Amino acid sequence: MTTIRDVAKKAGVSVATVSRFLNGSGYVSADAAKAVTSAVDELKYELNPVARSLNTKQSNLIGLILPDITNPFFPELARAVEDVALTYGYTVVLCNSDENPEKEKNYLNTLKKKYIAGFIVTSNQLDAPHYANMALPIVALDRAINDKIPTVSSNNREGAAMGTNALLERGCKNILFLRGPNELNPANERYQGFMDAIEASGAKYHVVTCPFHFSESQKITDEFLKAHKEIDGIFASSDVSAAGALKAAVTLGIKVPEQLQIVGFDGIAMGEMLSPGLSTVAQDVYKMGAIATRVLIKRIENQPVDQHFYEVPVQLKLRGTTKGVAE
Amino acid sequence: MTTIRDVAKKAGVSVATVSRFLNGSGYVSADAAKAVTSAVDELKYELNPVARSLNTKQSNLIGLILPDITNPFFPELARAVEDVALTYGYTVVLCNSDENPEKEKNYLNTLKKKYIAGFIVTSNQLDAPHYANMALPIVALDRAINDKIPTVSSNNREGAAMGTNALLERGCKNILFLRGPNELNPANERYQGFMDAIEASGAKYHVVTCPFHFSESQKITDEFLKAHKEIDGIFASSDVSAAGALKAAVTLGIKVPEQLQIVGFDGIAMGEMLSPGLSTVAQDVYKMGAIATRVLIKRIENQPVDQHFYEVPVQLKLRGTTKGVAE
DNA sequence: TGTCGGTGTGTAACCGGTTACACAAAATAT
DNA sequence: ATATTTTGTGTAACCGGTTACACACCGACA
Repeated sequence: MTTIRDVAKKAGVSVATVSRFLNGSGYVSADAAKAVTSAVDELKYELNPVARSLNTKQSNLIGLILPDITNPFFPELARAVEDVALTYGYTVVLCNSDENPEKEKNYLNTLKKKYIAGFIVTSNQLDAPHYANMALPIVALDRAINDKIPTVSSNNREGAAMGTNALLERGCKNILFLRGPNELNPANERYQGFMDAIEASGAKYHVVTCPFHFSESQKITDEFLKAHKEIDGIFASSDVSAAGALKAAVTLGIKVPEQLQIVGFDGIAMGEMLSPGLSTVAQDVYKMGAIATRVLIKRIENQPVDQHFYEVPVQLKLRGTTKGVAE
Repeated sequence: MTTIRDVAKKAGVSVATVSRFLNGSGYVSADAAKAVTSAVDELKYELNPVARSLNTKQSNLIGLILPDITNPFFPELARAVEDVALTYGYTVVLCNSDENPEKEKNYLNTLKKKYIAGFIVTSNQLDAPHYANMALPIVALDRAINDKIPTVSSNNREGAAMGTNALLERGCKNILFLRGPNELNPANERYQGFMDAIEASGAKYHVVTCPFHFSESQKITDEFLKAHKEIDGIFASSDVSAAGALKAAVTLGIKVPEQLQIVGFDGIAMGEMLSPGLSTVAQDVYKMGAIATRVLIKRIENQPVDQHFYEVPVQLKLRGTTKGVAE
């Protein structure tokens, strides 16, 4: 392995000069620069990032902490983070936290020792002390707004209102809202959005809390639909729940969208694979991940960050579970 | 930050002794051990992994190279890798390669400089020179068997035969096989398995090549079904393709499973969300990832690896797209 | 009693970079 | 012409560990 000393010798300068040239720090004459440049590529020198990390106490690692990559919402996010990180020369460490504070803390500590540059975090624990005391740049994604930590999220409330209105405009008179878990910020915002729209309309509605889990959602919807035949629209706080609702309806022989219209929230790829295709309020997950990563890198590199809170607009995608679109 | 020298001073021994004790290498007396132990926890000393890496030329990083985490097959794999890695004290770096050799090579080099401990790779490029010349432990997943590199994969051929027989046993007389891309090893094995079963049966069949992509599969199936009304069974080489086929059938008004039965391959979570639920040859993706990671870590830690090739059994999951099961 | 092998420990070099500091030459100011 | 900056460079310490090597001590064995 060629070291900086080899390069220095070959170029006839000191290691300090080589280092300064390589980092663009301090003064380096044109002659020295040329000598170093040619020594570097003659020797095919590549800087050792570990040695560098040891004294700069910095690395180009970014930690991505999320509940579970298996949840269909996250792969696209991870992909965006990785893509953007790559273009800036950063490497992504994947951390599945299961929303477990101990696991999160553990990752935080382990990676801090590796001089990780920063974290992108999707968690409900963001107000926990281990985040507050972190001296590292962090950007929060999707959940939990903390005045210390820049956050990127969707326009959940407005999106939920859009989704609800889509049902109302298509004639729904009695809507079931599958509300997400209370602990989740986005779920609460979506609930707000639903309430905004439904109360403005005066339509009848029911709210049922329901985890973002397929079979649970299916079961809950199944029971509810059996007891409430009058329901003609369902707005679910997540696509996975909507898929459960759709399956329940189809299984009960209810015609979608003729008798019952359904709108989900998220815009995950699975939506279009269902029959009929799932109408949904689609988040631009990739964009969220990309923005979060860019903001994080700016923070890491001490560049000014213009905003503290980024809201990415959602988009209504109407497919077969609502009236007026084939498929 | 407390360093090993602080510990040495506190314990009244030399840094060498502390290091030896911490690593369990060389001789350390009981007295010294005790002194170091208490110094360590009085000072809350934590070893600096970067400094260690610099001279051992080893880290506890594992690289996970896969085509695209967005592909529903991979999140569970990534999850398994991460889970197992964590229990052994390793950290996972996520690399989306898009099957692009340049990107792969780039990751390999970048991470090698970081003294990464090893790689788990899903790629078709495994015979490319940049893998052959790697001096690092590698384990291949799902694809490409190379006599140098231990491989973990599913029992694709047998699985495909199982899937095909499931259709035959349920009365299919005219089966469409959606074959996966030629470049993919598993796709070829599945093709073999299909051929094994179909030729033994004497039933009529068609083979159409089709990417593992939803809308493409839907389109191809749609066209094929329009031209071949006699088809009464489809076996797809992936669940995503099967989902496309199902959607095509439903859209054409063909009743599944009454007129047309469908079986997919993979066992991704989406399968049960479809209506009817997708019958499939399920791979134990989590297990594959877990095995691969354990094998890799054994290699990293120079423990003997008993096998060179691991085949994880698949399991037939019958749901609503085949006859005889409700849902 | 002398020698040998196992046990236990410390010193200092080393991993491969960065950078504080000292110093010199050139450019500019007074 | 001298003082002051600015430019340019090298030496050596440092980041925080690991480990080769030298050395000392001990019991055992001939």
